[in-house]
Amino acid sequence: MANQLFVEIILPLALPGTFTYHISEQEKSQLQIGQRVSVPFGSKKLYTGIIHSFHQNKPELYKTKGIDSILDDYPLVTKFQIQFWEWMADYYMCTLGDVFRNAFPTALKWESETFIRLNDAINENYDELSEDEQILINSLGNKGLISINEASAIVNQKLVIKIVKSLWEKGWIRLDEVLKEKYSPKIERFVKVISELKSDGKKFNEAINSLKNAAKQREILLQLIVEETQSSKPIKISKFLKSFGGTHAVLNSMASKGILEIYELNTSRIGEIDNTQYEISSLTLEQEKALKIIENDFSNNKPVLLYGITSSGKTEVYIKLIEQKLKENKTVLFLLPEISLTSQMVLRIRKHFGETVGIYHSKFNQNERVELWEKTLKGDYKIIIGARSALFLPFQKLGLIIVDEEHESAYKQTDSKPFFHARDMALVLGNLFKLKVLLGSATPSLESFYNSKENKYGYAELLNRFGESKLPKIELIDLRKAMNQKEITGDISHKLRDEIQDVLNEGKQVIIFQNRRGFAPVVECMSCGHSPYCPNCDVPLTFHKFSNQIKCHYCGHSQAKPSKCSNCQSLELTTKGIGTEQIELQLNTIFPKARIARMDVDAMRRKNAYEKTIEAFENQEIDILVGTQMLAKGLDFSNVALVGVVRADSLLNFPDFRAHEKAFQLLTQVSGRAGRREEQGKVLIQTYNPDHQVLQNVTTYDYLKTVNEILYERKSFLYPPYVRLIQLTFKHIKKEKVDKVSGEFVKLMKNFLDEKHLLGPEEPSIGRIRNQFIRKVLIKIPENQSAKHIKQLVQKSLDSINTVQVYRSVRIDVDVDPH
DNA sequence: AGCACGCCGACT
DNA sequence: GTCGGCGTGCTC
Repeated sequence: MANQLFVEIILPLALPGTFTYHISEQEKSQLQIGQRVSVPFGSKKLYTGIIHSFHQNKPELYKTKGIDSILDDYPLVTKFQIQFWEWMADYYMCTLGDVFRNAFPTALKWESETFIRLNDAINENYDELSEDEQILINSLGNKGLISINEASAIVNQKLVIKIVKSLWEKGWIRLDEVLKEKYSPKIERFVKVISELKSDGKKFNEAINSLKNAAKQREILLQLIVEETQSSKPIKISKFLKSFGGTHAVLNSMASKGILEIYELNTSRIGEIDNTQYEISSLTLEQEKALKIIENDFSNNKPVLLYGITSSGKTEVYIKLIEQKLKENKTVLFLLPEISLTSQMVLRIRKHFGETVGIYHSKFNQNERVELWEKTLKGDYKIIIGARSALFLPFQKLGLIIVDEEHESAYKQTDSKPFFHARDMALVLGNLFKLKVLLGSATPSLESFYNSKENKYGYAELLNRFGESKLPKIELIDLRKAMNQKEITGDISHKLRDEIQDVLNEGKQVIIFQNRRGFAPVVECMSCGHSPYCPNCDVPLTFHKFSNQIKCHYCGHSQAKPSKCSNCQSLELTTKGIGTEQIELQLNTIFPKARIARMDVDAMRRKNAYEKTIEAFENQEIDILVGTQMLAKGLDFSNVALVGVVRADSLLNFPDFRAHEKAFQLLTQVSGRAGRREEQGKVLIQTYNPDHQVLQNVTTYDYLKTVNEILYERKSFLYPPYVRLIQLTFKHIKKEKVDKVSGEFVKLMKNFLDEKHLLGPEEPSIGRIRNQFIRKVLIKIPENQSAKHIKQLVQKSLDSINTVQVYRSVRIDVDVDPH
């Protein structure tokens, strides 16, 4: 008898390794590595897995099961991807299943608990369905929503997945989106002249004649024709009416006469409609030089860091490099932090390269993700622009990865495993598959800067601003002095106030940055000093004046603002500290005539609020925009003459070894929002520490000095890039347990590490979140030891802790290279 | 990670 | 008496 055949399958589970299933000769002939199968696992559950490998070694410790069905007749995952996943699981100390779960689109990972429903608009032919398919469709019609598990009770159990898949592909059913769509595409109304009017002179004359008693309509028609010939951009109704005058009623009446057409568009697709090409101007000498350096280092297989200050023309260099790769018939991945995906840069690249560009957002729904996955697999795109998750697409012939804004912490995944850093993984892909990698930033991360200094990466720079534009002037305002001299009202110094007034008088706009939302961080009793705390977390609740609530920013708990102190019943409650809401209010009092808006997560919760606010600000319907981090990034406003930072100190005093680096980056970025065109903008930073070195360096734009100072600190105190870190987080509802287990872990690790390299267990500044007590342990991998070895020791210690029953319920997260 | 099983407390 | 809390063990 022939040897039995087995496959190793990757399942989306937090369990180590792959899982062994037996297959028949016939199944074997239909299977390839990377192919999708559904398999039974555990009591009754079906999972979607990926074929990892084939072998003939019968496992001795357990009985194998057979596979349920083969979902596709070709692999959806490439061998390169599997290799990459394994590398990641190993590096980030998680399971292959954790990586798979994150790297593969949810809509392609069907499980017993996946819910299906009828598609709303069905125009397919019911009679062409198989009997089983019809049965399933009928019961879906009755029940509306059922799980695949339930479906297996209705139709032939062995075939469920096949039937569901077939119906899905034919468009009869859709998978229920478990994650509710947060994003609804922004629809806008546009207008265009009926095309015959423009091509047919006779028709045109008829139309003009028919409007002889309607002067305004005639005017509008002519103006629209002018605008349409000037640019092929769709004409936004709101914008047109605003600049030209007229009302919706006029347009509607013209539309009903058959002169105009009013239509709607999803604005995220405008770039696709607009087929005017973005042509890059020829490179400046500096750009040429940078390009040469990059090419040279690429040919030596080195990644390159491109340091280019704001408006220095990084985009042009990127485009040149992309063009070169396309000529070699290679594809390109362009990574951006999520927030920048709507930026000018994306639009330009999209315009320059047209249809061959695919864009990958976290806002895309599951169907769109599947589409992008499949198109990438087929090689339909030459360029993919995306956020960190785009790293996982099944690329064909990838030749270059560009990581723009490489210093952004948004590249680090922090919400679910694997806790990877997309910039680092881009470099890993580069290394594994011999790709070129370019990192770009106006404020490179210390790691990247250090690596280029150490010659691990190449280094190119763009230090001149494009055209005439000047860097904004940055000044510090000493808050202590302002306080002493009574030159401050609330939190706005008179200097800042006066400058805002000047800018408003000139009809320019202002951005005010305050890195804390809400009205005031703390409500405090004036007689006993007590503050209300979150019942689930160890943080004081933040007061939100607008809703008159106190909220927890960690777990979302909210309650009405108490009228008296819960401790001493005193009615005298006060608020301390400042948030965006309060700044907004203060500005309203100082500038009663100014139009002021606020941009933070609270104000942006409403649908499309973000887009609306941005647009209103762009259209200069807002004079002063107050906000948090949110408005520091990726936005270009041409009319902003002044940026104010209410209090820089909170940025500097963060309990985090990256605080100074981040403060410099953030303030530099915020400053970049001021005066991006011909006029020089101004930035005013209020602070209690005007002598702080980081703030001083911000005013002089001295990136290199800052970096060298911070590198010195990092070296002295043993932090990256001089050592690598592993952070362990222990969580449990019982304090004694986290203490016990984290203490036990440290005890074990003390056998291998001295106290300089093993910190904790420590209670973090917020010691409890969502009712879970938290302890942290930080491991600094000694320079003379391999990271791999230390990770093995960590794993060994964790395994040994896991052998003790009562310890197992403590949740332990391992974060390699924490941020 | 799920999920089942099994053991204890607090409810109709 | 049962519902449901979570500790424990197992999954190819």
